[in-house]
Amino acid sequence: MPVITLPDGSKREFADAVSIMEVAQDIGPGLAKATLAGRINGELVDASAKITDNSELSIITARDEEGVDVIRHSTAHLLAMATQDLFPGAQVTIGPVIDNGFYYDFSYERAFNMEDLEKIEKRMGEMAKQDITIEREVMSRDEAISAFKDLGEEYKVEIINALPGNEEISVYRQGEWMDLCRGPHVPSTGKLKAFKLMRVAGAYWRGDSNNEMLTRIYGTAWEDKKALKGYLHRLEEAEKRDHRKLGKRLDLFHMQEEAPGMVFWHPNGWAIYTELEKYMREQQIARGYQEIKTPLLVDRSLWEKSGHWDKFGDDMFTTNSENKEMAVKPMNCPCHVQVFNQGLKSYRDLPLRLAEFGACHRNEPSGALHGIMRVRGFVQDDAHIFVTENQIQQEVCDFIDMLHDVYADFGFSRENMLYKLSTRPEKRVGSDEIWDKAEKALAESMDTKGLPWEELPGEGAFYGPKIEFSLKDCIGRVWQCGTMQVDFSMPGRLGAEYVDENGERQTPVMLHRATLGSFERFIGILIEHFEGAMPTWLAPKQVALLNITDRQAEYALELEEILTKSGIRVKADLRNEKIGFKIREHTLNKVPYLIVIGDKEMENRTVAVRTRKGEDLSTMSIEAFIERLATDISKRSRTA
RNA sequence: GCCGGUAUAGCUCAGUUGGUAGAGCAACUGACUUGUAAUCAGUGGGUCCCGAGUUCGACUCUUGGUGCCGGCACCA
Repeated sequence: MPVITLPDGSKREFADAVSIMEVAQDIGPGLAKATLAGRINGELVDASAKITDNSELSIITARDEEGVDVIRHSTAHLLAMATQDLFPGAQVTIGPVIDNGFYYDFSYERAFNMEDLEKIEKRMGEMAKQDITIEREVMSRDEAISAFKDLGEEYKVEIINALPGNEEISVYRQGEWMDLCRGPHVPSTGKLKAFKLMRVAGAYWRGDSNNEMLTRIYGTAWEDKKALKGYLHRLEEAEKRDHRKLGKRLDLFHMQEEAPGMVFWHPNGWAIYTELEKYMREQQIARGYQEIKTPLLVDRSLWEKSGHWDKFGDDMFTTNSENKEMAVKPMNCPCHVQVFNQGLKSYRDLPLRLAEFGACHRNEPSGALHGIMRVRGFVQDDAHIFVTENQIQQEVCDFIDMLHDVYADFGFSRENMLYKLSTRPEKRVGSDEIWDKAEKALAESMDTKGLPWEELPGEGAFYGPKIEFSLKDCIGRVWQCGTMQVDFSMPGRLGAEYVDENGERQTPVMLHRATLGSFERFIGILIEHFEGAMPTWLAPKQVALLNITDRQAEYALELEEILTKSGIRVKADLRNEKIGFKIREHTLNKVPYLIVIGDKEMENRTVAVRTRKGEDLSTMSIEAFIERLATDISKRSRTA
């Protein structure tokens, strides 16, 4: 006689064990129709699951986020069923739910292409219409292994063998087809009404590039057609923010075949870059950093000493000069240690903060390149802080504060950011005590700031743990920007020392840190974040002066000179075009302020101000406009 | 690097079942002197990514590269 408590607190009593679907039917036929799955005492299960004892039940429909996930997971099964129907011999591997959809990896004699996808999607539609019942069945390990062996599903057999011994093994059947799966799934394929196969891609079995490459089919699935359409629309909108498109349209930069992964900055893009650099320089000086500059090309021997040659030699660009093998620096740290090593340092010099806008080159795999986000030549806003072990935590805290202040100036709040702590890998240098201390320093620093961080166990560098600060691009891809890394190894390898309070020589700990990460990536993120409409202080052109007729040309040029002398990036547009044409063009170019100059303004020595958002700020004196701009610029983007 | 896709005018793209290409915008020239998101007319512009092959003939077919795009792997 189970008593079932629903989320609203109401109770229902049944004479015998009932399924979730039966409870839903008892409540009403509308709910029964919408039921996809349920949660019994917190556990997510199929709608067919039986309730035998007094339980708390929540019925899951497409209105619940997890309901949509169930739809996505079932759609992945539908994809696998349709694919195996059309391509006999294709083996299934794994097919999980991801953001906005799902994927399924197949092993087949050839890779699938877009034409195949169309056929598969069509077949999926037909199978959904047939409203095939989906049933769960629990099997013993041996039964499952023999069942999948019979089907020729070698990968599934491998998966089953890898499952922990105590795990219940369930399969889901729809018609003749079945798949190993924990579930839950929708009651029948008719519940899958809004899906689309998006793309094919190669993916390695078990994510290991030594393994066979499988064909991965990505799809999206939603509770209804409207939601699907909405998603596709959002994707289209997001693509308009793509920094590669905007970079071209706003004439910020270009890349070309002769220099893959390297940026040619145009005047507009370089204006953003230099402004950003100026800003970071101010921020660092205000926080006790000293700026330095070190060579791009360094002899092989230094990279051997630092350990980079062994570990990353293949990814370094090299060149020869008079029998010397040189490498273009892939990072700045060894050079910074050289600066530290000049002259004997005292504990009184620590913490010593050396910063460099350091140009680095890494021969990244061709497939990794992506616009200006992942490049082969880039400039880090790098710094190395030489500290004693006891100074680590304070420096980490100070850095986190700086990073948040800086990011806030671009309008990024903690909600926009992802925090990760990578901890000790198996192969590492340094004692466990010092790793404990460093990991604790990093973790406690983030806890002190109340940051929601995630641990990546074993992902740290061999020389120490690190924090990664990441931002997302317009379609949700995550890019690491800032970083804080503790290094116990390199100072010792490169002979860095200081004299402590007792006159003894000690090896300092080195903190590697970057705030923006690289200018290239950060500008890419900024372009997408602002959809090209950079805040006034960063805008390549801040003001456009638009005369209405040739009569005001002289006044426009005079204004251009006055504003330029005030440090404003301004350009007069004296072309013989209608004012509407000029306004349209400069608005599309995202110039923050457009000044219209007609006879009236010229006579009164005023300016008529319009913003790129289309706001009319009406007419004001030249001084009033300059003051307004100064205010806007000084606010940076916190209020933009 | 791996899998799939893709490369045509400055940009966005169409096109040729193999007979060397076209639109819109941009550029240039001229007219118009204009009041808050596109004035009109005319002109010029292409090694159809690169190399090799098949063919009477290749932008198109085959093949080998390269870049780019989407993933995977990588990301000191």
